[in-house]
Amino acid sequence: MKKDPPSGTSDQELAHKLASSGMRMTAQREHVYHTLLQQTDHPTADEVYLRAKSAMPELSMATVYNTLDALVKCGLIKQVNVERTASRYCSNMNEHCHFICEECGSIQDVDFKKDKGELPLKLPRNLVPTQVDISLRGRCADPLKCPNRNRN
Amino acid sequence: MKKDPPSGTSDQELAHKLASSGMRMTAQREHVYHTLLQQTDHPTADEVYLRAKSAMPELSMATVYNTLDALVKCGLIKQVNVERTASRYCSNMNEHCHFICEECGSIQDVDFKKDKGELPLKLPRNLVPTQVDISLRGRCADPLKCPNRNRN
DNA sequence: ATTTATATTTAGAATCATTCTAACTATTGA
DNA sequence: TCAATAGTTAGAATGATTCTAAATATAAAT
Repeated sequence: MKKDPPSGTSDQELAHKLASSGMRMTAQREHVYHTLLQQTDHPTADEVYLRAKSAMPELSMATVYNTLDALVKCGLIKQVNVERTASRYCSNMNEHCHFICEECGSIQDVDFKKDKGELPLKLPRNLVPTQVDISLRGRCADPLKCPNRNRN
Repeated sequence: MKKDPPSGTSDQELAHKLASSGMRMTAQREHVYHTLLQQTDHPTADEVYLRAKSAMPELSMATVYNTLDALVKCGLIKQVNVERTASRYCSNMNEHCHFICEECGSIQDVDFKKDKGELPLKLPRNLVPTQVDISLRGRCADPLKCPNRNRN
């Protein structure tokens, strides 16, 4: 029996979004995307590679990088840079920001309020932002017991 | 005649802040710090190295990295990671956030409003942020004429 | 169906920013 | 003055990412 995609975008939509950026749907792209949907954490490219490879052993690291780029370009996932170490990837496309626990390293999604007010910034009118990234750093409830300790 | 430090923290204060983190004041640290104050852009470690080296030719890259770390630890400069490429450094210690022009790559400081309201976030009470990073991406007034084109 | 053009994948090499190492130098405090 | 510690240096090592060139797959056109 077929396992249905754990939410996110259907395979048809995936094909569509790829196509509208001039790219093809391939087994690798589908598989990498589903791997990302499987866990709502924020894996590095290397982690995506390891997870995806277990079900598709011939998969190469280069393809994972290419695919992640492709998915970012199609707006199917977001690239998150919380440190200057490895980039992380996020398949939650709702508007949200990230909370990084400085102690356990976990990264959690934090939603915006519905009645999202303006950001309290003195933004010169000649600067037109198209994207806003907010990240918070601090300590999560109990970093020692954090179930995602270093797994974020 | 002595050139006075272009603002920022005086040498005495610099020595103080270093000391209170258990570090010594050295010619290299003073010089790197002044190099950063010289231009209000957001140079990479390598750029800091090149600028600082011209007046202190024996300076090494390792020292630049060590010093930048030291200055960050003392709260004299901030490390800014807007991309996953090289980190950039910022000597503006007023609360502010960054606007990155996607076209010309320039990075500009954007101040917070004085009457800084709350951020519109649904933050669970068990997450206690100690630091908030906001970065905006978009297009600056005229990326083609941007005086800082690729110099940010 | 066959050919041709183009896109994708692959393994491995290359690159780039950063960190590490070990030897040397400077400073501080007994 | 000497010992202990902190800082500097050049260069090697690391780790993430990008590049390269060859092989494979797909789509489009005959």
